[in-house]
Amino acid sequence: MIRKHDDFATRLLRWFDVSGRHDLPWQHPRTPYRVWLSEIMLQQTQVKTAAPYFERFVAALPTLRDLAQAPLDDVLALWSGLGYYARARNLHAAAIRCVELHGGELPRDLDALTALPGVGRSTAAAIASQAWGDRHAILDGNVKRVLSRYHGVSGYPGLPAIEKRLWQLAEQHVTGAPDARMPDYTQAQMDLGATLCTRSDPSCVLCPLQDDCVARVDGRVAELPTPKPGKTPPQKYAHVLWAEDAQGRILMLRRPPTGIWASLWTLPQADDEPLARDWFERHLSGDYAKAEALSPIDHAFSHYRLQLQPLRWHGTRLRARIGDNDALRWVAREELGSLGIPAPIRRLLETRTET
DNA sequence: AATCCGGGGTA
DNA sequence: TACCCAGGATT
Repeated sequence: MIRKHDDFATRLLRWFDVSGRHDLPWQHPRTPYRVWLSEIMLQQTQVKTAAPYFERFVAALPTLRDLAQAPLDDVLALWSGLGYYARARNLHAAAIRCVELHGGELPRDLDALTALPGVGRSTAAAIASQAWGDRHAILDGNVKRVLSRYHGVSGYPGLPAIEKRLWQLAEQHVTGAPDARMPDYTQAQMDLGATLCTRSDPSCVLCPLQDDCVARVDGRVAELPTPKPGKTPPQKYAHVLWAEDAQGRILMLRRPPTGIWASLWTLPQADDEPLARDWFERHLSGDYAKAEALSPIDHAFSHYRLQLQPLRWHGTRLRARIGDNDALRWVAREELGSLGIPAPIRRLLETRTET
């Protein structure tokens, strides 16, 4: 096969050496544990957002064994505000499994890595290639975007047929990377997609692949990758009960381990106002009618929108037969920081903290 | 293979 | 507001 240029990997690495990101927190030192943690945090999350969480997390739990031994609540508290909390629960479960099955280390084997909860094909490949320099192709959002453009692949990359084609191309390109440079090759693909081959307004004139990028040559850069087909998510409503006792402590509820905001601490929630009253009457003593209705909170999930109407009371007490327990407890304001709390609920509680 | 699931930041 | 970001799990 005759090539007009050096191959994909060679050009990409030459660009990376000059213009790649070499000072990300998880690169110094680049240990398997830190690489793994960073890959999980970076799932569906941008570097800028994840970086401060990463630093805080490794400071609190420096090793995989520390993570395995930590209570889940501590892990969720470190994750609080980062979103996609199943990642934190999977991370914790995976650490425990590594202690049980792999001597407290991450396994250097793609199938064993993929078997860990929260680790799929691309994440396993990213870990193995960066932590040990093993030769594996990755296919994250960045690589999908780069390859869609470079090869002119039309169709939403989330579709199985398109994704299969992109995996084929990724596997093809990875053969061109030098043995000693697998960690850099993996990082280089992500850097190219994140800093240069961006979704909107990419810097094609600086791109090492511009000469034979199909999208560039055909003037289709703005149309690729094909965007996700749109759909209007349903709007849902709920009331949240913000009850405080005489000491100003807040009644918090631990959500079940599955579903939205799994295992996180939130305010008690009811699907409508009569159910909110019902919950209040069953659990609290006080005057329901004294509720202060605060301004509603709008929160968007990927598959529906949720509007929360907060109702607030002061000086309430739990009914005697309910009592404090594992899933329902009074929380002092100073304790809020140590609990895993969804971002909109935390914002609600902290912006109204002085009233 | 198709479908489901889910927080937050940004343009 | 629409969109999507270093995807994975379930069916």
